Order: sequence, then C-alpha cells, then structure tokens
Amino acid sequence: MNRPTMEDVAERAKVSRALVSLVMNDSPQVSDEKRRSVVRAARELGYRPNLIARILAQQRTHTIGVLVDDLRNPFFGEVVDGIEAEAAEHGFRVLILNGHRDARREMEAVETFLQLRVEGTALVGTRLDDSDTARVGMNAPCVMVASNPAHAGVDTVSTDDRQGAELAVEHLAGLGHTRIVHMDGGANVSAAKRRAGYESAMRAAGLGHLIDIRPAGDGEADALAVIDGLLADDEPPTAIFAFNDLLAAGALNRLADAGMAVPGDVSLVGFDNTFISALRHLSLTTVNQPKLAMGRLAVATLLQRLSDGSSEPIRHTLQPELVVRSTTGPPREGAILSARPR
Amino acid sequence: MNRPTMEDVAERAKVSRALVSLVMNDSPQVSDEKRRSVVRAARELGYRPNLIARILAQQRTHTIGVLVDDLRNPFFGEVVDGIEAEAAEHGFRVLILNGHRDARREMEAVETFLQLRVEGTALVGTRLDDSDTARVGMNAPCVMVASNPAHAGVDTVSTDDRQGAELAVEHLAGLGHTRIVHMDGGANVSAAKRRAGYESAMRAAGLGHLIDIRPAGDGEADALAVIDGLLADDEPPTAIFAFNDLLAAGALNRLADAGMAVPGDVSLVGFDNTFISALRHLSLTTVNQPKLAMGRLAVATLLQRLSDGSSEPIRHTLQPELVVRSTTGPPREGAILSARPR
DNA sequence: GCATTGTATTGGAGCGCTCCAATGGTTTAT
DNA sequence: ATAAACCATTGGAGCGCTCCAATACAATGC
Repeated sequence: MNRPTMEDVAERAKVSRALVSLVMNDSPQVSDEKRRSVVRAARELGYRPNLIARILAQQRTHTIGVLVDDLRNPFFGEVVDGIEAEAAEHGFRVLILNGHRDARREMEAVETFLQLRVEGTALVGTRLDDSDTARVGMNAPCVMVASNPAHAGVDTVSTDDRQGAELAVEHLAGLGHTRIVHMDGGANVSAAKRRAGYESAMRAAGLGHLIDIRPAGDGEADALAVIDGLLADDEPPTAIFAFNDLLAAGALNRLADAGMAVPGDVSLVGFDNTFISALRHLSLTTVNQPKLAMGRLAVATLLQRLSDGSSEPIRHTLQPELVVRSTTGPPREGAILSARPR
Repeated sequence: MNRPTMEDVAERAKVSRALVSLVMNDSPQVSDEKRRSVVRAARELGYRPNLIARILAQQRTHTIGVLVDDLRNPFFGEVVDGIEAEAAEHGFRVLILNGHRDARREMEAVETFLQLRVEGTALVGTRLDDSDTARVGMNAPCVMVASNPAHAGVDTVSTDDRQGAELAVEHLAGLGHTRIVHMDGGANVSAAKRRAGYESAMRAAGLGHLIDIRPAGDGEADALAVIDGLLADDEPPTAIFAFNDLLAAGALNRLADAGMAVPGDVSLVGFDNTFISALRHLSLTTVNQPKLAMGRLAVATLLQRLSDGSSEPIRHTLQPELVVRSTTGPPREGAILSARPR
C-alpha cells in the first residue's frame, strides 16, 4: 500500500534524494550514468512522483480551475475544449468543476479552487454576481467567459450578446415579422444583454410597442410552459427569439406538439450555434458564438494577468454571427391580423 | 501576494498553530472563547486553508478522478451528474479530466490522477485496453463505467450492451425488417458488445446470412461516409442500428440529404437515450442506459473497494430498455426486393 | 490536602518534495 | 605547481498543514 517515495528511489539507486529530484525534472546537469540508474530504480519500484508534495514545495500548482455552469449543455463542452487546448500549450493543467446551474454550488466550487491554490479561474457561463466574482478575483486571477461583460473589476471574454440578439431580431424583422417575442434566459448571466439587444433592435425596427419578453430559462424544459402561454394568446407571435439553442429546441418540440409549422406558422431563432442546431432535422437558425476561440482567449487572458501586474480589467468581445438555417422564413400571409392558426 | 498561513492566524489570535488546526476542523474540544477569536482572526486576515498542505499532511485526498471520453457527448454529462451526486454525499471531491477520444491523452490523464493521489478513478467510456487499466487498477481502485465488462481484473458498471443491441434488432426484425445493418462504434469500448448483440439477434431471427457491419465510429461525423456507402449499394438496407445517438443523428442528417424518408424508406435506431434522441424533430428510437444510476453505482463501487480488501472484481450490469419513438416502422411494401428508391 | 480524572492547549515531528548553498572532484589558465 | 573555474552531487531547510504525545490547568473524589 505504501507508495514508494523519492527517498526509496534514492536509496535503491545509491544516490541522494536531491539527485533523484533533478532526474525527475529533466535537469541537464546530471551524468548519464546516474540518470540511468535513477530511472531504472524508479521503474523497478513503480515510483510515481507525488504531485501534491511537489506543488507544496515549489509553491506553484500550474493549474487553472474551470467552473462550468452545466455540463449537459454542449455549448460548454466546446468552450472547455478551447480552454484545454490553450492551457496544455502553456504547460497548465485544467481542473473542471460543475456548477449545476446553482449559484451556491458554484461558490463552493470556487472555494475549492482557491483552497487548491489554482493559479487562475475561468468561470464559464456561471451565474455569480459582482460581489462573488470580486471575492474570487481578489484571491486569484479570474476570467469570466460567456457572461455579462458589465461585471466590475473582472476580466471577461464574451461574445457581443447584445449585437447577437440584434442580428437575430433584424433578421426576423427583415423577413417581415412584427410580433417577435423573446424567450428570456432568466438567471443566466447572458440573459440581460440578449434581452437588451432584443429591445434595442425592436425599437430600431419601429417595433418598440410590440416588445414582448417572456421569462423562460436556459434549459430545454423551460420552453414548454412559455410556448403554451404564447399559443393561448389572442394574437400569437409569428416569430420567437430564444435565449439559446437548448431553449429553442424545447420550443420546437412544443410547437410541433401543438401542430404549428416552423417556419410556416412561426419562425424561431436560437443562440450559441451548438451542434444541436446543426442537426438537419432541427436545422435551427441561430447566432454563432466562437466557442473554441473564447476558450483559448480565456486562458490567454489568465496567463497575461498572471505575468503582468494588475491594471485595467481586460475585456475581449468577440463577434457573433447569424447562421441562417431552416427555422426562419417570412410570416404567413395575413398572419399579422389573423387569430391563432391551429 | 503572500497568502496568510495557519501560523499567521495563530499569531494574531494569540494561540498555537495546533489550536487553529483544531478550529478549522471543527473539533469539539475547543473552548468557545478561543474558537471565536481564531475564527475572527482568520476572517480578518482572509485566511483560507491550503488544501494541498492539508492533503499532504493527512495523506488523504478525499478525491476521486473521473476520466471522460468526450465532454461534448451529452451521455457523459449525465453519468457525471450521477457520479458527483453520490460522491458529494460521501464527502468526496470529484476531479474531471477529458480524454478527447484519444487513448494517449487518456493515459496522460490517468497518470495525472495517480500523481495527484486520487483515492479512486472512474473511467467513463474510455478506450483504454486491458493492460492500461490493469496498470491503473494496481495503483488505486478503478471502476470502468459504460465499457466492455470483459475487462480483466477491474470493477465495472455497465449497461448490458449486448442485450441492448438485441432489443434494437429484435424490434426491427419484429417490424418485418430483414436487411438490418449495424453501424459499428469503432474504437469505442462498448462497440464490441453491441456488435455481438447485433449478430446474435440477427441469427436468432434467422437473419444470420444478412449480417452486415459497417465500421463507423461514435461521433456524428462518422456517419456520413457510411450512409453514402449504404445508399450506393445495390440493395440498401431497410433498417440501420447505429452505435449511439450521435451517430444516429449524423445518419439522420445524411439520409435527409439523400432524400430518404425515415422511417418510410429506412428505419433507424440509436443507443444511449440522450436528450438528443428525445428532441421531437429527431424523435429517435433508441436504447436507454440508466445514466444517472450508472454514475452513482460507479462511486458506490469505488467506495466499497476502498473499504473492504481486494477480492473478486465487482461487475454491475444494468438493464437497457428500448425506447420506441418515430424513426422506426415497418419496411416499405416490396422494399425487400426493390432496388434503391431515391 | 493529595491523588485522580478530565479537558483545553501546545510543541514538535513528519508528510514528499524542491531548491539553495555547500561540497568534493576534475579541468583549465597562469 | 597553484589558483581559478567549472561540473556533478549532496545535505538540509522549508512549503503549510495534521496528529500524537506531552503539558497545564481545573474539577472531582476521598
């Protein structure tokens, strides 16, 4: 049971513990002869360096913590891919913790990161507020990814959510839609920005009086009740802009249940451009976020912050892009005046 | 920059370092007075215990490592949810590492786990072979989740893949299909079992001579070429049993491209019952794996192994369940003799 | 009053490693 | 030949914590 230590290896190779350490760290100033005998002794004993002890001794963890809001949303998987790629290139380990879409559990995860002395944290799509993130940021560099860039002193990497929402609404308005409803992301950090973009684009299109925001959420299931509500309206919308792809997928389900044709009866736009939206059978018009680039940029920001002293918060804002697929089209003739179809 | 240590707290509270340690560990035998002053000193200094040092001192990490094959596949997200829930209930931390569907990177991740001295590892859907897992298992309890239970000395938690495949094929054969093709999972650990189930069910249905296995993979993209190949056949199959939902989704895409109706021209069955298959617009007939239960059981197995001495490998085999949705139906009249439709 | 039990507190060793300063041995310059 | 310079190697202190044995002190019993 007792794993061999450096001491054991040193003894077996008849050298000092320090020499073993040098070999383990590929120091160039070790004679070939000794190196070989140390390597052999280590192999024979099945020695494996104890990272915990090493970290404690050198006072560096070479680790960044990644807190993810929801592992089931494929959006995060792709951002994390970018984070891991960039981190690996710079010799950093990545620790992933799951926030389960719950602010309390997210704070616990952050606390774990800090106690483990990660050198930086990336909060991906988390729902922490300013005071939380300020506390985190005081203790280790912290970058927020895919979240509201209005955050106080924290570095952020995000897509221009507002502009993304505007692209979506402009697209719908351009097709001739007027009754465009927004299914809101609720507690999700990006919700406010996308809502604002929706509102501004509606006004810009002269549709300010038709602004209609329905609280929903960011999971598939959150769409159901909202769609039911919309269909019960006297004048149901001809277009829906959903907070994200998952929510849009839920909406699509429910609309199909109700016998509504998409985009015949109602057009639908999502957000994120996850692989779900690309599935041919959904073929969801959506707004792309450059997920991989966001992940990489997050790590790059962290590393920059690690090297230079503190200064102004760094904010990277990436450009969203409208991806038109098959869930959007012109409104049905006369839909503007008609009662609900069905 | 220099974070306060226990020593600093002790000094400020005018007590010994050992007393601070007792307070931090909620020892009952500390006077209220001292406890309060320690707590206050800690708060004033912004003290945060150093988990690394604590782990080194107590020689226990209370951590289990979870290696996931592919963070983008929603299947894993759900298994991990189960793992985290069960681990949390027993005071264990969970460390997630991503294998990126690559055996080499998976071994690196495992090495990291071992160097960090995790108390157990759960390998979820990884593609390591027997010699790899044996090496892992020698150093820390190791449980394989969602993988081939033929593995040598390792504990396993898996769905009965073979039976799951049989359910799928029986369903298709029961509908009247004969030319049922299997899109194989390639290097994925579960591939062999599902293939075997396919073969045995085909034989049982008297269709042994029609067994047709096409190497594909476990990602959406792996389906494309295979479908193209099938459609180019003289007699394309009337039904396809895909290795998993992702692959089936890819197949669905390509079939739609080619103008094939599902299930009119060809029926399709997936595996895993991820939320993707439930999307109304795919509405994929699939085989359910009890993902949450698998995650919990994995941790339970690990904990059991941690407490009792070594004995026979533990194998938990859970029951799959056929979930019939809309991608399966009887073969088109005469399809058995017809050339390809299109 | 003194031994006895009990409770609160402390000093110190040790976890497995790194890293620095010091060592001894060899080579080169003078 | 001797000093200087260089190289591989080593001893030891220290990272921040836990935990045990030892202590100090108060309370209890007789």
